[in-house]
Amino acid sequence: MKSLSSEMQVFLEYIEQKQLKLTPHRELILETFLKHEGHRSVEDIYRVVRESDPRIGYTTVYRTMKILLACGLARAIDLADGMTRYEHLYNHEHHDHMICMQCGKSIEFYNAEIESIQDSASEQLGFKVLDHKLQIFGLCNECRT
Amino acid sequence: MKSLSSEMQVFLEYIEQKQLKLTPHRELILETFLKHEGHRSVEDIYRVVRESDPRIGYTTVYRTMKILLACGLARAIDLADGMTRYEHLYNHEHHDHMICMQCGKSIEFYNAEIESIQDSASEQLGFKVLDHKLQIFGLCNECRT
DNA sequence: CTGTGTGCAAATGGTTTGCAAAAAC
DNA sequence: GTTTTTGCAAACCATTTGCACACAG
Repeated sequence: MKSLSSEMQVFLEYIEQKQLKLTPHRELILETFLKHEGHRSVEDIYRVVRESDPRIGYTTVYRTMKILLACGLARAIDLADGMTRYEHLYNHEHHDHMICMQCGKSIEFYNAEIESIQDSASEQLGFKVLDHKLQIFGLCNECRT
Repeated sequence: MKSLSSEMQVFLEYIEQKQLKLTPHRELILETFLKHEGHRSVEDIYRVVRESDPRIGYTTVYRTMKILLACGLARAIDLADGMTRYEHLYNHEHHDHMICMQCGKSIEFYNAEIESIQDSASEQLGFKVLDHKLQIFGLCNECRT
């Protein structure tokens, strides 16, 4: 028997809690999203999903991505290119982004020290940290010359 | 004689370099922007500017804010409320934002340690840091119960 | 004059919504 | 049969752009 991925379990739980249904469309969008790493726009996802089922509409992708955000499977990121992009969140290490201002490439990185200092600095100000986004803008290895 | 603010000097320099002109409209928008602290949307600025000169159009505010961004007098921030907001950059301490997910309030903070670790961590990855944005999402003192 | 700046209205483009038909249960 | 989901088209809304006019050198 085939075992469900833990992401799918999270999804099913959320869907039940919210009294939503697991439809083939939602399932396909989730699978497609999980299958690809990186920073993907709604249009990216829409294009790939369409290869499996051309009857799926743009709107459904938008609506499903909202569900994935709400249940913690996706994270919205803004790479300053005019549209919201999504990346996996659940079961993935938290990380931040360095964005090259010349070529537009974005590099993921993680630094435990930064994370812990953020938490303690916020606590000192009475702020309870739930999430954060750090974007570092500059020039990547190839572009800095 | 009245001395120019250093911000105005930066503006004049940039304007000359780009062969633009110092028009009354641009000057008024800059003054208005400088006069108010905080995170202000184009509409905020437009409303205030209109009190001094109702003939100024929305478009001009947009176009002038672009100039202010380009010459380093303003910084664009995204407080996730659907529109771009601007705050002073020149002659102001760099800072980051904590955004309360309940009441929407944003708190500015600065932590030197975070700054320096960001730089060194990025350097290690061959990335030249030019700017960064850090947003911490959570609950502020009042909202955390 | 010549060229830049400006206001208005219209266009743009990512995202959301209204609604009737389709699918799920 | 009742309720949720979906696709399409239209609406939205912040921002940008086209264009004719205003204004400065």
